[in-house]
Amino acid sequence: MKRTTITQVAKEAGVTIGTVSHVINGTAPISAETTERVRRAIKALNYIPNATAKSLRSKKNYTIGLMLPNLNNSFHSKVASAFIDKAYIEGYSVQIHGYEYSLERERRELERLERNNIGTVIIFNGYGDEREIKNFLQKGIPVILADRSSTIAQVPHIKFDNHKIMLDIVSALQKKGYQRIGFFSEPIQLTNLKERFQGYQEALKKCGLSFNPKDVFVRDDLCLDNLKNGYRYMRDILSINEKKTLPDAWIASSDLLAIGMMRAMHECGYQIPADFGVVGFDNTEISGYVNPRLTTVEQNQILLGEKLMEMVKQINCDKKSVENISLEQSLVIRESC
Amino acid sequence: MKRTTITQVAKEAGVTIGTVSHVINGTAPISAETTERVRRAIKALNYIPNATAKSLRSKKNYTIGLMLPNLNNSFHSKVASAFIDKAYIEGYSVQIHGYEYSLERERRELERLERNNIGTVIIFNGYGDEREIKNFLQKGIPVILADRSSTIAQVPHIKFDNHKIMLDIVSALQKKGYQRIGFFSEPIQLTNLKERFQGYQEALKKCGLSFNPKDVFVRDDLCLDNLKNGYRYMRDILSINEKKTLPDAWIASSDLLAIGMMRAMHECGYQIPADFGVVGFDNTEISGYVNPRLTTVEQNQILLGEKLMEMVKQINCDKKSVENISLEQSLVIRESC
DNA sequence: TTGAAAGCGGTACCAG
DNA sequence: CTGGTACCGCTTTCAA
Repeated sequence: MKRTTITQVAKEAGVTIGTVSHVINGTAPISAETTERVRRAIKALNYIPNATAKSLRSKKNYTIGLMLPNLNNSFHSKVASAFIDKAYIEGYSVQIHGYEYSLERERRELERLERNNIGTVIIFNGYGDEREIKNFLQKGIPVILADRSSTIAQVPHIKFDNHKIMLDIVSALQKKGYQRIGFFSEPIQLTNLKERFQGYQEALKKCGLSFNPKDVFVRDDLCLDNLKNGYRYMRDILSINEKKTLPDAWIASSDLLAIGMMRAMHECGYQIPADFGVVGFDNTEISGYVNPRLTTVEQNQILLGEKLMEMVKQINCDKKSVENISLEQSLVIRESC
Repeated sequence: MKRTTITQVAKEAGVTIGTVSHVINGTAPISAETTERVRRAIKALNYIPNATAKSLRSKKNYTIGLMLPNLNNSFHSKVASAFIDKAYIEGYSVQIHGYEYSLERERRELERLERNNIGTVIIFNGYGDEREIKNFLQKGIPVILADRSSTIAQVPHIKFDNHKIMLDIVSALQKKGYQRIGFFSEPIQLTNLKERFQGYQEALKKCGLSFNPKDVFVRDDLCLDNLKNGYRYMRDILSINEKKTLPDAWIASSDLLAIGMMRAMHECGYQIPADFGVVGFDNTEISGYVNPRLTTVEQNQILLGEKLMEMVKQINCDKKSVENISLEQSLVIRESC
């Protein structure tokens, strides 16, 4: 009924538990003969070591806590998928916690991670959690920030280069003849969006376009249900405003938002890219399969997942010299602008 | 540097560790005064109990292992997201393991779950793992099967009703005037697909249509990268065959497959729904935003996630009377047929 | 090369 | 009500 324990194996093999432990972990030279007997006992009893006990005693821990908003958009789910895949190869397990864009909930979940005795913590986006992060560091639990830059020393981050890409987008749009470029985005709280917003303003300036606060379209609900809320917001915008008072090109903060927008435009009788140009973000797979095919920013989610795993491995060895990583993004030009 | 332990709290409060444990868990009546002192000590030292140690001793365990192919399609990621959300509320944590549609890897991951001392195991799809499942049961670890029916007694499952829905689809298609209905699917190995395939054949019969093996389009690569591979396969099909030799309506085994197919048809100059009717599966959010909007089967992923959590709670109490659950699916008719 | 024993951080039982 | 203590399953000295 119960799991077999190291004690049972030891009894079966006629040795002490210490010896069993040594043959399993190779932590002491054990005679071939004894090793063989222990191996046989392990097989016979179908013994699988209890990682809980092991981690309690050894203080080592191969589970990673992954904090992210949720798995509802393909950006996060792709990264998570790639990360889990790598983690498997490296022998780590990953616990996923979703904070649903709520600061309070993020804090609670972080506490649960600590409770669960997690070995390494990865936080995607998030904000206002400096105290919790410092708490982890104090207790010797390494933290990595993802898709976000960090203000805390000792906490490495990995993110995309948001300045350069905004310039690429704006100048590409300008080259195509668009004159006014709108910024359509979920609330600009997370550092990656802040950077994009900054980059957007800088890019306008560099391209000789003027920044107009009226071209910034942000609504709170845009971070949840991207598709639906992007659609609704754009319908609202189009029903209230005349076309000529609006930007003629739009940079959306995600592909789903962009796709929702495009449907609203389509339903209101506008043509894309003739009436409005649209640029998405993420290059989710679907973006190449909608009509018109969406121009978007390629963010290599798989690469992000992989690099993240590399950082975890590094930070679990050195504990020190882990470099921040900035990943390139590139514009994938298709039909929507 | 280190985490504070119950011993430190006890010392700070001037009591023994047993007493601290009791005030935390309410396992014995402790005077208001002492309780207060302990509480203060906990606060002062920022003490968070170590769930690892707790679980080792108490044999209780609030982490759930979720085995699924991966998080790359929105069906699994939505369910996972909803499930994680519920788990949070109920105080559970969830470890996610992806087996990437590989039997060997599934087995390895299941072993890792056992090693990690998981409390409850949920397996999505999967096959050929009876031995491993029985092993869990033997060790007293409850297993729940999701999106799959089970042949093992004591192992409850939750899945969608695949027979009724296939009849709904086929008769709806027939009513619209389609004559030959194709079945476009990833390999028919998983029980949910088996049931759909069976349901498809039964439905044809009931509707007076004949089943033709040539109308079944299955390719191994279709379970990965649905969008791309659905697209490619359909391009291949259309380039090799004349339209009149093909079905005039298609039931795809997922929305992404359907969307990929539609793009291929579009590029080959065919109109949907005039030349071909297409029905998807999953009602992923995106399916209502593509052109033409996809007719599909609504599978309530959030409901599935929630019900799954309910099953976990039940199975952790009774250990016995957990009922199988069969969820309704419904056809969402939009523009693609 | 192996055995013996001390914990890791908790829980749970028994005394008092 | 509270203290004392054995013990969960394993790792890790220390001796022999």
